[in-house]
Amino acid sequence: MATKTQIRRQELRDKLIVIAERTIAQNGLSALRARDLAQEAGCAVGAIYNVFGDLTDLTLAVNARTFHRLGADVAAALAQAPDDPVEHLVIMAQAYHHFAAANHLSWRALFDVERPAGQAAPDWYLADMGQLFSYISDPLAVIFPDRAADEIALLTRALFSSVHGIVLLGLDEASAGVSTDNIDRMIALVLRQFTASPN
Amino acid sequence: MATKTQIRRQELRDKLIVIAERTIAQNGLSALRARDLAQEAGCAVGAIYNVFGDLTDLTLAVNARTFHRLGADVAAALAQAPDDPVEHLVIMAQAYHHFAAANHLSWRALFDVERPAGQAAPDWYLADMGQLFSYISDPLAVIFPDRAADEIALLTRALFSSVHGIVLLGLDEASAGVSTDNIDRMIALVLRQFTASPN
DNA sequence: CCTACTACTGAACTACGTTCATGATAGGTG
DNA sequence: CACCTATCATGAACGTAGTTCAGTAGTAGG
Repeated sequence: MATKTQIRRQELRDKLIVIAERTIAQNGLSALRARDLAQEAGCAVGAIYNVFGDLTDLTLAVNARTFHRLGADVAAALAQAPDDPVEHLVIMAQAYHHFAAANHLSWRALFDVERPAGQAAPDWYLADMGQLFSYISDPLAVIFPDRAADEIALLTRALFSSVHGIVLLGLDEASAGVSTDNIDRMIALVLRQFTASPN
Repeated sequence: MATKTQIRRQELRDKLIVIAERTIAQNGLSALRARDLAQEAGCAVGAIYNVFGDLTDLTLAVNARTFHRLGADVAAALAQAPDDPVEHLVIMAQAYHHFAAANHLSWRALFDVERPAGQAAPDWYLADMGQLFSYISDPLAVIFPDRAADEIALLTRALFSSVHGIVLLGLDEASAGVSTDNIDRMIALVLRQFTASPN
């Protein structure tokens, strides 16, 4: 019988996610504090732990939403793209970049969350990641029709990682950042050059 | 007049760096604790703060050494490489990968150290980074003789970032890691494909 | 040898995440 | 409707960090 208590818990859960989401987006993962969270949610610190195992669990819940938004943005960009596999790659990669730039701290939280050593990523992460990867492998299979499936998988991972690296270092102010335009340019450069000689 | 006190301070400084280096290498940046450090160095906790501003400063000192070792490894690999610009790129990138794999936690500490927002990286970082970049831009200038200097600079950054991304995600166990061989393969794939059609 | 100053010490302070004894509450039962 | 018990929420308290600072010990110059 699901009643009052469960409803209250669910509401608190949602409220905490919303607050945490805003906190991370505005001030970064390191600004997420149990006491602040409790105060803003109007509950006791202990209540957080009735609803989430710890703050990492809460962060993972926020990250799941961020990752879904990212996937949606990439899919939306893809939907408007011209029907050319190379263009698909470039547009997706730039959509990834634009999402990361526009949601910098939330995007960083995807990778900065503490994961106990040797523990696999949660299921939703692997599922969403697989979705993103298939967006990439589909055009690659068209561009490189003679390559075996496992080679395409390797290419997919390599290209995703490359774009991720370009965005990661490009958005990092500490290493004398790169302008948005130049990041887009680097992405296009790598992808176009990479796909220029399909053999 | 540099005497006893200064000598003792310098010795403590060195001792702390060595201990911190070993701690980070064995157990990661998060295992670096002021009290443990003091106990191992045989000094009071406060003494650490006579010699380093805070633990981040100490971490940066360790990182400087790690980065120098990285640079030395890459330079050594380069010295043995066949005289071909594409091979240079591949061998350097794989040397980068092998260093990161063999010194995983120390290498992670290079990026995980907390840097106050909006603050530039320290000088030694920019200098060593410039050195690494020139290792990359030299062969690129040979491979793409018709490109302007600023285009080469962009290519350099793009390729470094790509390789960094491949290594970063490849070594990340959480996302169902990639075998060492496959990381090397991805690196070679990207670099060879990228340099295949110089136009 | 003495004095003024500097450096070292470690207990104390602050800021966290997390827990747990206690009081409050919900929902079944007579 | 009143009672009772299992369950939940509370926030003070605990543990563990980094960092500071008043008191003490040691150093360098006279």
